[in-house]
Amino acid sequence: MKNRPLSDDALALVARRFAVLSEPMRLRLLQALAGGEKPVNALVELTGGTQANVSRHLQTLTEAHLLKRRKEGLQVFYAVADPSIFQLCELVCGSLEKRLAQQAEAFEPKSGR
Amino acid sequence: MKNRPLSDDALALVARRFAVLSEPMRLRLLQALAGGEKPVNALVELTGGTQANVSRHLQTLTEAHLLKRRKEGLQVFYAVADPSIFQLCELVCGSLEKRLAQQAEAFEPKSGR
DNA sequence: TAACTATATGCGCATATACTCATTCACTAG
DNA sequence: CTAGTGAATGAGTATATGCGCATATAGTTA
Repeated sequence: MKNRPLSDDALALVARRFAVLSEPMRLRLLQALAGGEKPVNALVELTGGTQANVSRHLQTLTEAHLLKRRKEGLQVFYAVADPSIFQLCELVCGSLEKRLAQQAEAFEPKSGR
Repeated sequence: MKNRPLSDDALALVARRFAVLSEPMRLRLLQALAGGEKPVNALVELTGGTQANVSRHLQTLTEAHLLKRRKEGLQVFYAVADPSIFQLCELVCGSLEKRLAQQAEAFEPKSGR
């Protein structure tokens, strides 16, 4: 009863989610937030990006509902709002590892013919 | 033993995979191929795209190792090479549905306070 | 009030990429 | 060989977006 062809609108939403996850810096930020809520300055340090750039990417992630924002005095704390992104990354990593392992096999005469 | 911070290279690969999935037309093609191998002309019809554009997107998907190509006479058949993409899409769809349902809730006075 | 700090944002540049049109390539049939 | 068909590709254009720089905003402290 599932997996019927998605509507154009739905397709656009899915595509947008993937687009948000398609920048290394944003993945780095998500990774940095895997351990829990952190303020912007900590994220700037952890990722090595500029403050302006980090701030923009955090905005993108927040607008996509992947992060949530909490202000506390001067600082702004960000945290992962949608844990499913970690499952996504794991799936992709698994798929990539599998492929790379297969490609590596082609160069190792181990049990090859 | 998993989920250590990914290297920059790994991060770039993951980001690239997401980028490949971030175009509605490519998602449409994957959806069209969910039922099995199809020739290019069928995909052009199913997606409503131009032949040139469909061909380019098929190339992108193939280079990303998500599709495989098989030539037979004049026609070229494409098929999904990495089924994990469907799990990815399901995860994203689930996450989006959940969010949209929550947002809809805010407008329905059903069991709200 | 002014000074200081943490974030956010406006602007411009550079690059990436999706799209169309025309052409070319690969293959088959006559 | 030539003609015809399905698919790929080169060129050009338009749009999107990542980045850095400078500045603006919000909040704190004096």
